[in-house]
Amino acid sequence: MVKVTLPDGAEKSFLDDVTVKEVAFDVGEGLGKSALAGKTNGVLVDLDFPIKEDVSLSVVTENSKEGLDILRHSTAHIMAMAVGHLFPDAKFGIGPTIENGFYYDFDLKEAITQDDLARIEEEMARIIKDDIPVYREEMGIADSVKFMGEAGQPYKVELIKGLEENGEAVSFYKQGDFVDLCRGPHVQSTGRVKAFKLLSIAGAYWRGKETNPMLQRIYGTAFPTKKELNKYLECLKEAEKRDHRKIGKDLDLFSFHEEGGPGLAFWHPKGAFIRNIIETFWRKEHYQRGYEIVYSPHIAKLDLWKTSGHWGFYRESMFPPIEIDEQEYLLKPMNCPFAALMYKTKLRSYRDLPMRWAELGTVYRYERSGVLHGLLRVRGFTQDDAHIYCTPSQLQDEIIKVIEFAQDMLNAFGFKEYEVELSVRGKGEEEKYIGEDKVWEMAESSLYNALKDKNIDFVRMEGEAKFYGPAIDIKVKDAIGRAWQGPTIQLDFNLPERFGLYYIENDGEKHKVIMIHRTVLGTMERFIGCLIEHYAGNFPVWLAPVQVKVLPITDAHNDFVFEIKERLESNDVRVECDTRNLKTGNKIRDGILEKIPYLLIVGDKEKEQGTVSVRSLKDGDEGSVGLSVFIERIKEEIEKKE
RNA sequence: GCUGCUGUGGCUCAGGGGCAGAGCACGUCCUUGGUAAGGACGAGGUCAUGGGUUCAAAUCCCAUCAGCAGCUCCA
Repeated sequence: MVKVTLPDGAEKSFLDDVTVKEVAFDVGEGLGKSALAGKTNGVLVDLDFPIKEDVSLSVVTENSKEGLDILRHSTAHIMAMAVGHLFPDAKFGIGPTIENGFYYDFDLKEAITQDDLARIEEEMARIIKDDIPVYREEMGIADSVKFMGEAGQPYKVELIKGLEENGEAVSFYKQGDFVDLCRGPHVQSTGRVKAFKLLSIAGAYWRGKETNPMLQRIYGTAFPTKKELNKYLECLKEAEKRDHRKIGKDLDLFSFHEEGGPGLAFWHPKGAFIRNIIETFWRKEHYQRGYEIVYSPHIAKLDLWKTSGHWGFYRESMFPPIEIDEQEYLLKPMNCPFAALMYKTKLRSYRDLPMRWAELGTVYRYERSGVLHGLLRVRGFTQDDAHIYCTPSQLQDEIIKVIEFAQDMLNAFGFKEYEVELSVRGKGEEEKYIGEDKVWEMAESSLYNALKDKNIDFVRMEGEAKFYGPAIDIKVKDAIGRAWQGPTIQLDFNLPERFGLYYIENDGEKHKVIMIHRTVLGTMERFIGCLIEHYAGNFPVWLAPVQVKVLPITDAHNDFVFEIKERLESNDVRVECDTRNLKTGNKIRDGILEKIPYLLIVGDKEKEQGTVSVRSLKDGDEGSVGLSVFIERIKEEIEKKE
């Protein structure tokens, strides 16, 4: 007999070799039917896993994250099987689950097309309809290598060889004529998959290495029911509508030009207006928090970049030199060397520190062509940069202040979700980094303590530190869940060294200054790109380039409309009028499509009573109110940044 | 940079070796209207660029440029 402990603490006894599935059915018919796998003592196992000793068991159903992953992983196998049928020479790579689905990589002679996806889906549907049983098998490493070698699967052979040190046997899952190396668990038969969809095709390097061959990757997803699948596909469509590139065009915010060059953004008046509001807010916040604002040039002599180390370490990301008067100049990819030069113009005392110099600095980087993406990855951008010079004893406090600042900024723009990473040195590769061990340890623990102090969840990224210092990075997500680095706090041991940046301590001695690079938004381009997707273009009133549009019912009300416009403008409200010769419904529709927060409709009634009929983007028709009442309301909203 | 796909009026897109299309937007006129599209007429395109095949190329082929998806990269 074996004793099985269930998640609710209940204990049940069964005959030896009882399977997970049998236990699940014993607990309840419903659980048995929705079961996909089990978890014995925390390890995922198949439904037909025989229980041989006392265990704690939880039944994994398709409604849990783990269950969904199993379902998707099995769907990936079905897809691979289908691809194998349609392309008999296919060599299989890997096929894992990912956040919202799965993929599988194939090495094929011919390129897969969109039409092929439909064919593959059909074949998958057939495999599912045939309800082919799925079996697990274990095999020794040597036999596995031989088996996959004979099957003409070099990638699998490579994978198995990589597993060698972990044990003597590897597991395979077999369904009909398809066998795949896999840890499992899997569904018991292919018919268990009820709703799937293949989404896209892309290239992907084998094992993610640029020097490896490029395989063809097919992305897909699966859900327990058709309804959930459709809901997900609907969400994808909705997310597409939030795409900042589309909204930027629709709302006339910015553009890119073939004639201008890839990755170079042109800000139209309305986009520039939003940017200007953000920059004004940014300046005010900086002055309030003890920063001073500086400006520096866009280009500088090549020698400066040799001194800073950029020419050595960063050259391939820089635009090539420009020759002027037999001197070579470079467009700046970063602002820091300029901050260093300015620091050096005076002898600094510990009494001067901390010094916080902020700069909206426009930089240019030669990003590889394939990585450009709307405003989110560009070649010319403006960092909301700052360089803080401080003493070691001030470091901790300064980091905490920057974290608070970044959080306040993200909050001001309604970003509630973001990921925080602490990038530190990799173990055993200390020589890759500049600076003494002692200093690194102090710096890493300062960043760590600051995050702890602010009670922030973060992921520790070993080996992700820059060569010149550790960092805290904050990542914001776009409409379809891709994470983009925004605010960053980087400690720098390199520039103070290279430029000889020091201060006089109270002992009268020179000490090396600590330099912090930081941004609290990231860059104007990326931040506003994310902001557009975050609000789906429906900007809160304080950010909306046009806050109010006044619509006359007929042109007999135009005078009243202009009067209202003046009243609003004298109260610093940004307002436009729509006196076009169109019906009211038509003008309202256009106003909504322009995502204007407030439309004020005025006709005879309003003119007589001195009121406006308010239609908000958020709540629709709100009825008439006195003009001064409306003005107070919108002023308050702007003030509160709602 | 790599793999695949795409490029037709301001926008969204159809067409696919034989005279360049639609809707929206734009202009003029009619219409003076009450909370998401009133009507008529009109103007607007060397079909991304360069080369090739062909009697004939927007259409087929090659290259280049730009964009999209993903990979890689991201001081």
